[in-house]
Amino acid sequence: MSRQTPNAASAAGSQSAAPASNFIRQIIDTDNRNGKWGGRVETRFPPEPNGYLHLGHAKSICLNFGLAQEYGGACHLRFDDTNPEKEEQEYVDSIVGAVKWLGFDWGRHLCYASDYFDKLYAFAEYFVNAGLAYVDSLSADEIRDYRGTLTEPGRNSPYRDRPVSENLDLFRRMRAGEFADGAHVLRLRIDMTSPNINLRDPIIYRIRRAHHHRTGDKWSIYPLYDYTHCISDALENVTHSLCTLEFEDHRPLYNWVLERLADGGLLSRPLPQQIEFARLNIGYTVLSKRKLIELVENRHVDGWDDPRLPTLVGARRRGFTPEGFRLFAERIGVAKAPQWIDMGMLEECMRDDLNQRAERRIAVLDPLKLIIDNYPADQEDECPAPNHPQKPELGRRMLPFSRELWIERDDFTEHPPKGYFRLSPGAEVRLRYGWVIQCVGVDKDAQGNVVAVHCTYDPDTRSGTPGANQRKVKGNIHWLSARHAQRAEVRLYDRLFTVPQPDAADRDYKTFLNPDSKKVIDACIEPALAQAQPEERFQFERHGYFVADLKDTTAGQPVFNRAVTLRDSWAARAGS
RNA sequence: UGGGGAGUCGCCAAGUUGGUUAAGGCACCGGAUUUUGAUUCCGGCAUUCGCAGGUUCGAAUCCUGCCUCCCCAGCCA
Repeated sequence: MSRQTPNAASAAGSQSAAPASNFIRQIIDTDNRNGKWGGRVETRFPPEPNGYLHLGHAKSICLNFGLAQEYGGACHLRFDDTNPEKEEQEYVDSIVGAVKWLGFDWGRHLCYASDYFDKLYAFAEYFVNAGLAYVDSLSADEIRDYRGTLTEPGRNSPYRDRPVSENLDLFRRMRAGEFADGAHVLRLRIDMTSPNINLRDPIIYRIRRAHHHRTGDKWSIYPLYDYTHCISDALENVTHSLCTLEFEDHRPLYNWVLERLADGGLLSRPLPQQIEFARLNIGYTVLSKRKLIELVENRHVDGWDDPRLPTLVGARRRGFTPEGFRLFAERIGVAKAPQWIDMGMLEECMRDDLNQRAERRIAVLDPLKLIIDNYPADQEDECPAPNHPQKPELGRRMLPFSRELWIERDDFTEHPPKGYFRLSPGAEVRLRYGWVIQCVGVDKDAQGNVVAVHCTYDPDTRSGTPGANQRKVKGNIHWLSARHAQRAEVRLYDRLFTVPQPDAADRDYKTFLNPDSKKVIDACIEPALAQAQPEERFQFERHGYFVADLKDTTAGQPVFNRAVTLRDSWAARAGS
């Protein structure tokens, strides 16, 4: 009835405004206004447990669960497990984990299509008895041939008019396992001349003497999607059944099955309504199952949870957040027009969320030695650094300071380009949370490479002391005391592909793999980072957001993955 | 000349019982604040709604014709 503010917006801390209007919300609002379901809203997310969930599923999950939440209803997690040869418990577990991770709760509605096998079978006998279904004994090839084409009508199967008793007998023997796979199928008797091919006597049961991950060897026949899905929705009292656009042509069949069952008194009205929306396409990646499998099996990535993959397990290891995903889903909206979203949109959502929650830390990824000539070698200091610039309540920690420091190699250059305000010979810069320094010289090796930078510091410019900020210095660079810094493996991830649409037709997407999508470096980290816990997320100042790897982080020895860089208007301008 | 869908700013997307200047987000461009070239803030950013006609005092919204793109011929989902 009345809508609640979706918590996607508030979770990410942005202004929680009223949800944007979209055609699905309008349908629900209309139904509610007409009292169709008495204000009840029940949706379902129905994956087949035959693979890992990805970004596209995240949209559907957020849509289904989000809408249910918003309208005070429920969303079922239902496994569409009607094709035993492709499905495995491993995938069920992974999907359960992914939906949970995204922050959604199906309550008591953890369902399986296989839970309805008995009922589905009973309904099928009803269809047979009502003369609405028959056993066809044509071969697969023959059935295809009889089906006709897109432009030509199909022809009736010679078995179409078998007497009910024979159909029933055959169907029961199919169930009993008397026939080999493919010997017979059960088909609905609708219309072989329908312009909609889905209505040309669709097959609803096939013989498949296969082991099912839940029902074991109980069944030798399995129902097909079109027959199973609508009935599952009805049995679960789903009100709005959301699916992607390619099922639009199936809607007449969805309705046909449910209407007949309702006419027969086996189902009550109102019947669930199928509503189709455009699937998500995202730039710089691929989402097709076939291609993802190929990437994993050919070792282009390090497994299904490789942080570069668009899988949800991958995104999680990458350091992406559930809140970021929910914000993303709300931002991209839902409609029926094809949706091509730039990866930058997802990344921006993650920054949005992470910026507010991730504590700041210092890491020097590409270290260059900096020596403060006028700072005594045996002296040390501590510089307080806030954990979050806008949230003093998150406290602060101390950064040890000494004569020799590590700074970022690209924070120094001998020949500064126009507009550069970091360190260069003679230039002044502030050491973040510390003092203003001036570059007085460099050490070079035999090849002429700079191996150390010499500076002097001004003791009167200490950060946080009165008058310290009077010295206007544009540059502000991060650093780590060489003596105190620790080392850690850091993985810098970037987009997997170099072009927005790697799988555009007539091209081999693999030729667009980004060779620099993963860089492993040995970085310097501040002492406070050494105890990072798996999945703990930080902003490495001036670099980006990083997460302690879920798998490879051990006590005292974290491994970090870069989720996303900070926006960098300097690099953007410099074109680097 | 099979059926089903879709076309509003670079990317999404509101707008649909026709009614002043076509929401908002992302991106982008300014400018302010800033010890992250980050964040935040403020401002700019479609005389135009796939195209062409028509109806009307008035159309993205109605009518006609056309163009483009997507989906469907698994005993997959």
